Amino acid sequence: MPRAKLLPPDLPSAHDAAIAVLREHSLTTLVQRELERQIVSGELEAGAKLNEAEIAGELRVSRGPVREAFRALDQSGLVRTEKNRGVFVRQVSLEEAYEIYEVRAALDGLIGRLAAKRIQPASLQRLRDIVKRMHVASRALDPKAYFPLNIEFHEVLGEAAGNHALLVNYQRIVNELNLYRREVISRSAGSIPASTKDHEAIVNAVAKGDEELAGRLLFEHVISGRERLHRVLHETPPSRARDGRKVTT
Amino acid sequence: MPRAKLLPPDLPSAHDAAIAVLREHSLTTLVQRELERQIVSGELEAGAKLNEAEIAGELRVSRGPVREAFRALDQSGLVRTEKNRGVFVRQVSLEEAYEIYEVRAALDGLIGRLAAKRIQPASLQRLRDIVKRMHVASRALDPKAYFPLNIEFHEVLGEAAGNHALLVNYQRIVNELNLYRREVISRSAGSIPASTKDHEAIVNAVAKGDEELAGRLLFEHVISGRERLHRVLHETPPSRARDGRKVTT
DNA sequence: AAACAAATGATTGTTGACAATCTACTAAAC
DNA sequence: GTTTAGTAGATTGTCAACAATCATTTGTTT
Repeated sequence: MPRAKLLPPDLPSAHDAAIAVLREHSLTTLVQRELERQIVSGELEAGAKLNEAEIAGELRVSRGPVREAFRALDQSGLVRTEKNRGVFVRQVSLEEAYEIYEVRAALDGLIGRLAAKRIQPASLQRLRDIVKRMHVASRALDPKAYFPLNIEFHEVLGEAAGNHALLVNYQRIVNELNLYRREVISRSAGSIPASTKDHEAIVNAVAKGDEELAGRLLFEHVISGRERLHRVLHETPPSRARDGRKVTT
Repeated sequence: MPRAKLLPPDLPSAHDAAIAVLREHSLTTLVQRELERQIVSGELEAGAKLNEAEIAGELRVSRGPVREAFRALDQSGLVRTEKNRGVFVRQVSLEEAYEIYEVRAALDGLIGRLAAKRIQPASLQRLRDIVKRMHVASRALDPKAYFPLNIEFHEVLGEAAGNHALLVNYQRIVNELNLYRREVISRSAGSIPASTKDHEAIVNAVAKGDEELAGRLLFEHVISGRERLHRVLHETPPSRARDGRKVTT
């Protein structure tokens, strides 16, 4: 049956959809999400300069919303801003990554305790499935397959903790860490089996409802991840120097 | 001796200073700081609407920098944005405060462990001084004097942990919590003595370098603070309903 | 040829104007 | 008297132009 044809002529549905999206989201938010996606996915690599006019052109918006999105991304740690020079995808130094790992360990410890207390059967099943797929990727020593599973595992666990404020802070931290880990992930194949064992033990502790154990295992899991990172980097030091974080604006 | 009088005529030094500030900081940053100050200090109370044009007028800037500052404040959790309706000083509900307290407990636990490991004599002395002043305010049951000391105590401890990433996340969390605590702080006089004892025990654990103990004491200190808050609120429930956090932009 | 200086081009910072949306008020209908 | 439609005003969302700053290149001097 034909669509009702009222006062305005029938426009392409793609256009209708775009209008609908704009009713709920500002251009700033859409730009912010898109840039966030590009940064997290690695499309924009660490240190890359973000040109306002260029991005505005590509996304077909003016510079206003782009600048607003920049401020939000800066605050969330994904870019850094240098006055009169521009914004750049943040580069996380080894020292910073080391610090951030500690914060993540604390948050993950809390996630473990809360998840052990509150997790639902459905989430537990998802975790078991993920671990099963991890074993496959582990036997193949395939980092490309393992990495997304790792992300998903901690994502599910974070949601199972049932604390929205915790989840928001956790994801911000993980995003920052991923800025760093991307470049060493390919060299970390050797640590996959150990990591898989960790995940299995964590799921068991959570399933038992052992808050203390789950919290401790997750804390140590993150810390040993940090140590692995540290070791890998000192076997083959990073190719280029990384700048500091000082921002003048 | 007279100042050098070169090409431009001698302008008021206040103006010169303003120029100097602008060389290093963008208007957006200055607006952001000023609004942050007003929100944290309580000059702008929770739920208050922030009118773009009004603020721009008061601070003598155009709406652009104000809007950019809004995006940063939104990301840091101090305001919430509703598309086409405006931005409001964030109201933290009881449920949210409860969640945030858990996150803070985890971060404070880490702060305790790290501070016990790394604290310098100077910082330790500052902590002892603060606790001494706390005892005075405690005997007088004077929340107005105690509150800033409490803030300062945890600030010094946070810095002593020697982890910049941790400190940044911690301060964001504490800022959010203060949005909530302000309205119950006046009713919490009764819990001051217990809180002071906590602080004293924490300083001793840090001084001994007992990481595990310091971490646990700080974790429990925050959790019992949460419980006190909870109890106070249920003796005399909050005066008005608080809205949710859902944001549509 | 190397180093400094000036000028040109590109990019960011800021502003004011216009368009879209919401809010509050008025008036008409039931 | 309450509700609903309509309208006027205020506020936010977006854009394009202007000003200030930075980067690069060109030209000059030693």
